[in-house]
Amino acid sequence: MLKIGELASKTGLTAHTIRFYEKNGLINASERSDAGYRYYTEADVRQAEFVKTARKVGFSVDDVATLLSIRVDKSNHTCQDVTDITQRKLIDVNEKISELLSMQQTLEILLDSCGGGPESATHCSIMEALDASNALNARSFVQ
Amino acid sequence: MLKIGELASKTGLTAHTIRFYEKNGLINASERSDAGYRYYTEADVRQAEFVKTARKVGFSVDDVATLLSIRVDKSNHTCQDVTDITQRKLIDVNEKISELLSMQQTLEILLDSCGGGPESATHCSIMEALDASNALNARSFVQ
DNA sequence: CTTGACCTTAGAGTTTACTCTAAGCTTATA
DNA sequence: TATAAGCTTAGAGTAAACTCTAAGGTCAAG
Repeated sequence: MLKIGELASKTGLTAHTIRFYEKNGLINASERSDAGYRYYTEADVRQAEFVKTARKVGFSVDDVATLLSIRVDKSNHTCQDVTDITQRKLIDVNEKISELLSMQQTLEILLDSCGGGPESATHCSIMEALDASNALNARSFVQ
Repeated sequence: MLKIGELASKTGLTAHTIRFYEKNGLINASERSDAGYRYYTEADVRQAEFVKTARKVGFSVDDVATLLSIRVDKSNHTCQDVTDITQRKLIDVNEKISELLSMQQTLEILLDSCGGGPESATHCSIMEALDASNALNARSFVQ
């Protein structure tokens, strides 16, 4: 049985985060000492690791709660329940990626257009491009 | 001279957002009517468009404030001042992209591993993969 | 028995960028 | 002149995921 600090260092979460996850229904201590200390079993550790992995993959705290509810009652859930959540997350991630790629492209074009030297910004091509909003919206600039 | 609603429809911002930007020093009305109505000049419109463009490129509200302070006093700033901000933002964006790409890859692998049919989740390979955190951290799974 | 490290709680604070509300004034139109 | 659309303000709310604080209790080691 581990105390919260031990679970923390074992999982790479902080004690604060573990308590936060508890409030959100993600991780519960199987036992409490008389003094109220949380004590975690090996199963709790595995659950905490599940949570950490799922978060790392991009699932929101709410998603993880849903995944956990499937996890504790697998026989009453289908693979589709799981893939639905995963697919939604993938769509989400893909949207964010394409937004960021478009930003990336624009930023790179801006940087290419300006030497970035010590000369006055009076004719800075980045400032000019940001000013001429049409330029940044044009096909030649942003796909 | 435009009222806030007119500036809003002209720029695609909302009146709420314009007032919010004002609070944050991004957009100021050149005039106020006796009743307190904001009135915007053509120069204000151009500034609002600058703000919108810069936000779309990914600059934070704070970044935009800095860019605007350069914009109104270009001769006392250098191109490097501008490229510094832009470079920092690009690094930022690139970091987010690689995080998201890693999530994307993992999510795709997870989806490939599971048919997502109506069968019980008892042996769902996604759940199994999330449970075996080592699997998701392995070189074969995540870059 | 005394440290010092660790634990407890409820609740507030952080960050970013809005978004909305309430209560009331203004203005253009019919 | 009446009505509707639009404007004003200060300040609260939203979202997500933590992160921290205060004030105090617990426990192992020396």
